[in-house]
Amino acid sequence: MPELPEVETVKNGLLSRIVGQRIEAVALFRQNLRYPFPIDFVDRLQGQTIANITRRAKFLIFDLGGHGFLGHLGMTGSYRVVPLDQHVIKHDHFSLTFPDAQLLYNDPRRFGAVDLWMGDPTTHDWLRDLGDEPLGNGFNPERALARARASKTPIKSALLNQRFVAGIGNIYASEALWRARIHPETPAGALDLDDWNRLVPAIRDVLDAAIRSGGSTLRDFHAVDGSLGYFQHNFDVYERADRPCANRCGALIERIVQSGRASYFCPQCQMK
DNA sequence: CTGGTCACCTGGAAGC
DNA sequence: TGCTTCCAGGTGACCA
Repeated sequence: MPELPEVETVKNGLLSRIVGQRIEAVALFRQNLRYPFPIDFVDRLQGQTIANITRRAKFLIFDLGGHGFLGHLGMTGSYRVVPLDQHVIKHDHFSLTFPDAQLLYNDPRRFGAVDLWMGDPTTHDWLRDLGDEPLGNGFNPERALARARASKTPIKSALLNQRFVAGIGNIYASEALWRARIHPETPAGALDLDDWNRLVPAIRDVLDAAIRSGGSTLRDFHAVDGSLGYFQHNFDVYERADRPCANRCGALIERIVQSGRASYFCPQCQMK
């Protein structure tokens, strides 16, 4: 569900709502998400104050002052900050209680996960091998060209590989390739500098635009305050199979499956 | 190493 | 109405 723009939207909501708040209580409503909760999860959080919240790729990092926890939303994870008297609903799995509000984590499919960190979160197993942040300076055409060298993986799949570039998911991979006029089946290593000079800005632009729109709400994504994203109205190809390539060539968008995931592209403007 | 397939889990939509 | 099948913003184990 949530890709970089959605996680960024959640982070921004959490920043304004719970930073500086003291965690009075932690409650677990089951013993695992994708993995079991760390045994000392409750003890390590209780009584601590949220010092800061940052994002790395699709992970949220909660800083309690030199230690803390981090989480991934999987496909259907979401946080909401609600008044203390709000009742728990189906698929709420844990809560943090603050003096005048509570944070609830809801995740129907439970592909999400949380873990603890100490010292430097970037050395955590989940973060250590991540590739460049697509919106950061490290991600540029020259570096991408060098990193993709000789790879026969289709570029669409390469963009989903978090070790290559971290934070892009299935929606924005298709959208960025359409913007850059690159066919999703092109081997990553076959892209030349000209291609990367289009693709890198296309990725940055689509992610930036999506963040400004509060992310994309296809099914159940929402911000911490319950508000919905609206970037889905700006999709050029995603979930637009058999509809025209709008504002460009008018050919019909195609849907193919790559590595088990749907890809959308315009067969006319994205030639191999 | 590499790339592809499948499993993890629930629910909504579409098909019959 | 109800049953079945397919599909979904992600990731990682497993296999050729």
